[in-house]
Order: sequence, then C-alpha cells, then structure tokens
Amino acid sequence: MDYMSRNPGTVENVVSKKRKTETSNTNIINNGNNDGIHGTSGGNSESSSSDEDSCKKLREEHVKAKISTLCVRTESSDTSLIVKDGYQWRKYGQKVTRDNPCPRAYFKCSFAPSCPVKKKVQRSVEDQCILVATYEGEHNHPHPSRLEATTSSSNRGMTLGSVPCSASLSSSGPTITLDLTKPKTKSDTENSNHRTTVNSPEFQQFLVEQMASSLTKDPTFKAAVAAAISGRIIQHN
DNA sequence: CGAATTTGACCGGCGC
DNA sequence: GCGCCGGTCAAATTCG
Repeated sequence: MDYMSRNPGTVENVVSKKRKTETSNTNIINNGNNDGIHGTSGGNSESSSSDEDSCKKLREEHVKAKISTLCVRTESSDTSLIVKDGYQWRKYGQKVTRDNPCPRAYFKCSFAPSCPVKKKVQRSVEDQCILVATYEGEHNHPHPSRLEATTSSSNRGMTLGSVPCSASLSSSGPTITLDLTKPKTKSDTENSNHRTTVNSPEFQQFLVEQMASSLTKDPTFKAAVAAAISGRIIQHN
C-alpha cells in the first residue's frame, strides 16, 4: 500500500495499450490515494446526453468507469482463471489475445443484476503463476461477504482470497511483487526485475506456503490484520 | 431442469 | 475501404 501510494505511476498500463480511454484512467485497486474521492460511483450512471453521438457517449462512459487491476499468485498447477475476490462473477466470454498466448476470461458481476462491473482475468506473460484481474467500473451493491457473518477482509472488492495468499502488482514492464507473506532478505522492490532468478517459482511457492501457514496460525497476526482492515473500512465509510 | 460455462460467430474500433 | 483485434453475444453443452 505504501509503495503504491508513493509510486502511483509505476503500476499503470497493465491493460490494453491500444485504448487510450482505458489506460488513461488506470489505477490500482485499493490505492489509498484514490479511495473515496471519486465523485460518480457506479461508473456509467445514466448520463442524460443526447443520442446523436452514441459513440461519444460510450467513450465518456469508458472514461468514467473506474479501472483497477489486481494481481494474484496462484498455484502453478491451477489452470483456472478464477480470482476469488468475494464477489459473484458470471463468465461471458474467453479470448486469446495477441500479446499473451494465455486466454483472457471475461466476467460480469452477477451478484446484482444491475451491477455494471466487469472483470477480465488473464495470466501474466512473465509469470504464469500470476493472474492479472482487471476490474472495470464499481459495484453498486455491498460486498457479498459483508452481508454474511464472516467479516471479510474486503475493501472495495479486494481480498487476498486466492490461496496461497500473495498480492502482486504488475506493470507492462517489470513485475513488482509485494509478497506480504514472505520475509524480506533482499528488497524485492529494488530488485523487481530479477524476482524469478533468485527465487524460482517452486521455491517461492514453498516460502509462501510456509509463511502463510505460520502467520495464519498466529492469533496476534490475525488480530492485527483484522484491526487494520476494519479500521480502513470504517474510515472509508 | 435450471443455472453456469464454453466457444464460435459477430460487431465495432482502430491502424494502415 | 479493408483487415486485424478485442470485446460481446448466444446457442450448445456441462454441471449441480
């Protein structure tokens, strides 16, 4: 979070480079700088523009739509394109794009029929263990898991739900991995280009599993995380 | 049997 | 104007 707030520009342009309207508005989910300051939630609310130029209207909606990306490390054996973020998604398409041999999956939020949010999920070219989820728009309904008794670690739709728990950030260039579950030997942030040379995927996987296991067994850690997350949720509400 | 997913077809934007 | 490409649709298929 700290890194993202200090370097908001370094994590842009994960999405298609072709569409200016998308890349110009790209930002990272859970970015503390942006939370809560957007005026028009819901993205493409009924802007009563005239119907003379529907193309223009669409572009405006694209600009309004809040776009964010989330990178999640998954099991290397996991071939599904599922990012568990707590919301209900309905898959409506899959496509192999030119810049990435891995197929891209398209999802719509199915929790609320009127929810405009869409999600694209694709494996990273650089590290196929990493799923890159691109969210478009904002949910116009509460987080599903908030309605249940289990207090999710969600804040604006982001959880560290996929197992093993590891949040990553990626740009079109070097990949930046913020592995919250791994002890820092040498800083990944200053050596982001060589993440896989020192740490092979298998070794990193092992570390992640070990650290996640030990941390989740620690009640003090759990309490600290819960307090931090709930504090942020209250702050934004 | 209804809901969700798959997948080929179709559409529109963009570059040449 | 044409072709490429990303995104969406919808019929077919699978799943619970």
